[in-house]
Amino acid sequence: MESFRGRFTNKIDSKGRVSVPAKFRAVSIAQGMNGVVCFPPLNAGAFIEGCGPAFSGTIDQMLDRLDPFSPERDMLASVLVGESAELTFDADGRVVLPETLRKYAGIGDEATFVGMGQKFQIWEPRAYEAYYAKALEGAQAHRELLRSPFAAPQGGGSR
Amino acid sequence: MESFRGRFTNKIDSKGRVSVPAKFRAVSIAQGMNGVVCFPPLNAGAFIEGCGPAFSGTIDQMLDRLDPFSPERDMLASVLVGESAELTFDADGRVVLPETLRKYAGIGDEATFVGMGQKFQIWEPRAYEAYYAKALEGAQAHRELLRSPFAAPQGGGSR
DNA sequence: TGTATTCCCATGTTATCCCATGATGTCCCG
DNA sequence: CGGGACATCATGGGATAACATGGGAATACA
Repeated sequence: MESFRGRFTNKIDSKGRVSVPAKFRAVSIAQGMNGVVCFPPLNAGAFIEGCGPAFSGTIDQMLDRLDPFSPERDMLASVLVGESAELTFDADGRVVLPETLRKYAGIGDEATFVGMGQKFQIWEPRAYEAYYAKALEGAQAHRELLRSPFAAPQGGGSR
Repeated sequence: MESFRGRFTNKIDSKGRVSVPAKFRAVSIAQGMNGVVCFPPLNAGAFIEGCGPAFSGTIDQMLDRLDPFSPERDMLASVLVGESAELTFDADGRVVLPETLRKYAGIGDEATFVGMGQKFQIWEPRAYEAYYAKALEGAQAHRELLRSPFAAPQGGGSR
């Protein structure tokens, strides 16, 4: 298993703990980390982004390409690093979502994990339901963005 | 843990001591230093910059690339070296922020540590809150600075 | 000798670890 | 094909350790 796939809704207990879906855990562990990294989204939206060490490293790499004292790097780092958290699995595969992220996403006592490949998202269940309806429409509308990697140089898809 | 990550607000006691977040301590110690380096920011803004020995070395390296007697190098060194301080952890992981830096950042009896990767920042809590609101907008606006390392040469990210 | 800094210890809070339980899904064997 | 044993997984609670924080004593400095 190499990428985060599927949708799972788990409960958050009184201590703020939530089980990371076993299949998601397996991905992060396979990448060499006994936990996940969570951070706020860059596009407007009330949810949490999460990933394993692979994508987390990609983010660091992208930030490191910017000048260390540039205002743009500082702003991006404030969001992607300053508001992020490295969450370690306990013996039962649970993590504690930081208060700030939970509040931002409007998450109460349930969290919906949605696999997105190299990363995943964590939503308040009803909020995700609402979002998904729009996402489905949007996905269909933008299906032409998925160009075949095997397409001839000029004429992209069919139509 | 290899980089400064997350946001933590700690109190400053009557003696000027403040706990460096345990996770930040771990980073600096892992880099081989029982303390942190602090210095004024180059960006406009009322805060303190801090780092471990790794990034401190990077700064020296960047300065060494400039002509040793150029006025530009002197000016940069005045800020980054002259006004910097090496703060050692006490037995409980606390440091004393220099008066000059604290005043410059308008820090009273609370300090917010913000992880930024190889460096971190120290803010007056409310000042950071105000800054973060702008940083979030700025980060979203400059999202395109984070190009996927796998993007096709021409059409980079989304739009 | 007075002031400021560092060292050491005490305390409450928070987070982490450890074990128990129930439900679900999977596998094996009849 | 059906049933039962087993493993995996999510969830809950209690015990333990880590951490931030405050105060006092000892030490360095001017």
